[in-house]
Amino acid sequence: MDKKKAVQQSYELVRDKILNGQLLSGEKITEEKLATDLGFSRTPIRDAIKRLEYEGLIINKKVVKPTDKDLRNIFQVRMLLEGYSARCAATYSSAEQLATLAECVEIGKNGSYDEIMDANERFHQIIVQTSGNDKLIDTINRMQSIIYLFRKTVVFYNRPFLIEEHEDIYNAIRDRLPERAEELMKQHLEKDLDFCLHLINSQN
Amino acid sequence: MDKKKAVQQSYELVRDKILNGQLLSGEKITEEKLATDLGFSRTPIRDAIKRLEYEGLIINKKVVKPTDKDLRNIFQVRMLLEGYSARCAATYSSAEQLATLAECVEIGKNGSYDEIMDANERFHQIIVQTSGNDKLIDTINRMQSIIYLFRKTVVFYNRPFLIEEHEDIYNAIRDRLPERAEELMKQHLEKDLDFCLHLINSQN
DNA sequence: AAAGGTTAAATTGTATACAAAATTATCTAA
DNA sequence: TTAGATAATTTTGTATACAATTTAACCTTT
Repeated sequence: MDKKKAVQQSYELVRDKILNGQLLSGEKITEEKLATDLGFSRTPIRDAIKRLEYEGLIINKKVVKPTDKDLRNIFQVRMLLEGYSARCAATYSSAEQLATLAECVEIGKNGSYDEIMDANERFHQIIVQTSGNDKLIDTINRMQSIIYLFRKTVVFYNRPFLIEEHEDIYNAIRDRLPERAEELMKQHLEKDLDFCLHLINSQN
Repeated sequence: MDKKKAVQQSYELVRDKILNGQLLSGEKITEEKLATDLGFSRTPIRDAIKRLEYEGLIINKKVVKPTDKDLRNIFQVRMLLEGYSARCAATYSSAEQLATLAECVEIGKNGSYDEIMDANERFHQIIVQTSGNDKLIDTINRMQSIIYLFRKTVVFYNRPFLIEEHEDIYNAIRDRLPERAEELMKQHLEKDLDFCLHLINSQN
């Protein structure tokens, strides 16, 4: 296997620094500093920053600090796209996809912190995949980094009923109830949003 | 006013070359060639290409050639996001926004080719704006270039009922009928899609 | 002639130097 | 002191050189 190129490495390193809090919200990024930090030249760093700007993690040279409004906006888009995806899942999903969803729900009940984090992400990922719509998948993926920031809090603070909701969604999909699957997914995301907003606002 | 930077110029030049057919679907792009063509160095050209890749106009160094499936996918996302936007418009839109929408419909009836093109684009643009959701607006804008490619054919071949549909949507918004506005917008986009697909497939 | 391998050419990736622009600090006049 | 101008510094934008990689061309060998 060939080793990753500098752009890719830079991208991943900077992204991770942001996601795990080594680079704080509002902190200003300079190409030169990152370059010497990571041991690359400015060229690949610039590309990486462009990509992060595109994903919304960096906004004019500053690490993003999402406002309540941003959060609501992101979740609104998710509700529309993932709601539709859930409907698709209830209509199209294969036996294999169903099995994997069931597995994610199961891990959610008994897994370790990291396993749960992972399973929850996969649960949503699989449902989005069943839409079979690359543009839709792409749009969600681009919001993924920011979403990740919040999924972490939701799991860490152990939001009540999260797994139960996943299970309900899974059941609707398995039972081929498109309308219900969509509705449940939307409600589920709405609750995630409320939980995040509540947490954020009680911390400051 | 300060003159645009090389990246911005390159971006616009290359994009326009693609949109007006100077660069054909499937044609392969090389940085060096574009650089000497446009009289810049490779550096800004690379950035411009990256941006066009993000927008989906270039896919691994080739000018994109959207398939039927791509077209369906884009329109599906638009139906979800613009449908929701129409609902918002029917709920929130200001008197000024309503007036501008009415104006777009009017131009659609009597304007010149270029005016109609412009008015149709603005019609959709305004409705999307009323959502007040930056993420949503952003997502649509990123698909704008590809959408443009098709809007051109729709107007050029003078799709029947296009203006009437805009008017119906406008009326629903003005009369504050969110459900209806959403439904009409979705139907409208569905018809645009069918028209595009029909044209494309009858040409090849 | 076809499969495979080797060399050559084209293209992209990265580093670096310098120019342009933006930012910050410093100074001066009111 | 402070508003505004000017200089110093930092940071970004662009060009260019060279390295790495990919792609194309050209031989062999069967």
